Order: sequence, then C-alpha cells, then structure tokens
Amino acid sequence: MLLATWNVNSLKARLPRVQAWIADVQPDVVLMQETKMTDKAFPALAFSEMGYDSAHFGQGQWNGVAIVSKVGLSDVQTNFAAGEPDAEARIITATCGGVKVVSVYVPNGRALDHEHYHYKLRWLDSLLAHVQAVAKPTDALVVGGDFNIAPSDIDVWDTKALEGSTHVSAPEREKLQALCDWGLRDVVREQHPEPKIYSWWDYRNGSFHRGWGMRIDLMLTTSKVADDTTWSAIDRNARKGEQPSDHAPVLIEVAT
DNA sequence: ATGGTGGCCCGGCCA
Repeated sequence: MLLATWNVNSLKARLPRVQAWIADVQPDVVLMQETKMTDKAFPALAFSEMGYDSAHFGQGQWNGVAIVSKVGLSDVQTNFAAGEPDAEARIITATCGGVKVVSVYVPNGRALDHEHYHYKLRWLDSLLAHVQAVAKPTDALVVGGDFNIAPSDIDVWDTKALEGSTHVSAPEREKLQALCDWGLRDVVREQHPEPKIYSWWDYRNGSFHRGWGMRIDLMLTTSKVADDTTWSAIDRNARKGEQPSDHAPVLIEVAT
C-alpha cells in the first residue's frame, strides 16, 4: 500500500500536476493540504475517473484538506473529533484499506510573537486529542500532512538563518514530540538519517535550486504501520517544472 | 533571507 501526503498549494491551480503525478506514481492513498477551495468546487469527478474515491473538507480561499483513495474510503470525519471544532478547514480523517488516515494542515504560526503562533500551539494540542479520540497506539494509523514544523535541525538548510522564527522553535517541536510520545513515529526520518531531505522550498530567491529547504511535510505512523513500512521517499522531482507546488509529495510503502 | 514568487482574487494578505 503506497500512501502519500502533498501540500498542493491550490488544487485548482495544481490539478493538472496532481493528476499527472497520480497517473505516474499510482499511489493508493493521497493526503492533500491547501486545496484552497469549497467542497462544491472540489474536483471529485477528476479523481473518480482515475479510480479514486475522495473526501474533502474545504472552506474556500484558504486551507482545505482532502483524502483520495483507490483502496476504499469510509468513516469520514471532518474537523477535530474531540474538543472545540477548529474555525478553519485543516483536518480530515477517514479509513482507507484498513488504515485510519488523517490529513492535516497545521497552522503556519507566522512569527513567534504573533497570535497565530499561539493558535498553532493550541492546534497541536487539539491534534493530539484528536488522535487519541480516533485511534489507539496499537492501531494502524497514519497522520500525514504539512506540519509546518521541522522536527530537528537536520531538517532545515540553515539553522542560523532560522533562529528565532517559527517551524524550528522548541515549543512547537515539543508538541510534535508529544504526538510521538503517544505512539506516532517519523518513519521517513527513521529510514533516511541523511541530511538535506526537504519537502518544502520557498518560491522566492531561487530557494529550490540553492537547496534552501525544510522537511516540514511528515508521515507520522503508529508502529503497526511503521514496522511494515518497506520504503519511503520525498519526490523532489514534483517540485520541478511548470507550475509546481512549493511542497513535494512524501511517500511511504507499507506491506499488506 | 524577511522577499527577487506565487497562491487567493484584483489590492493586499498569506505562505
């Protein structure tokens, strides 16, 4: 079972690239973020024509998350399953091929002294509560998406350039660690200890070509999935060419 | 390295 996560940065703008990528890679499940569209505008037909079921939680201009699957899609839950619902469309959960999957778009945070950063930290608390509500650590669970957190310094191109900014601060990394303490594992990092594996590069400054990236798109899995993961990768080729997203897809292959 | 891009939708916000 091949599962992917991809922040597409507008599914309207990216649909040709997304369709071409799916046709090429043939993933079983794709978790998407930043679709930036309403549920009504979501191109479910484009996916069903390719053999995929889909579920979308959108709000319009910003955010928006989706799950597409060719191994079944049921038990769809939009928003948090516990506590106060988020005002924004950032999380959707479903069961695909016997695996509980969650597509998440964690708030960016903007700056450490910004209110949005506190929203980010609260959101990560809610994510832990959500995970605890929908699964047990012994279940087969994948929480994938744009976490807007680089788990450690090896996940950024230059730690000095990022001092004092979001994505690398201790409080948000501790929230990520809390998810791992519950039972989630960063399976891509486990399989790839090497540096310079990034999933996002700013559109500005020629960042992609200069290698100025961060690994902020993660596939966190419980051990039931991690122990059966035979292969994983970040498809940086998808960051190249015409009208790319600023994020690359992250993939894991799980033996079934 | 604090914007030289690219989304949103059409002036400025957001990433």
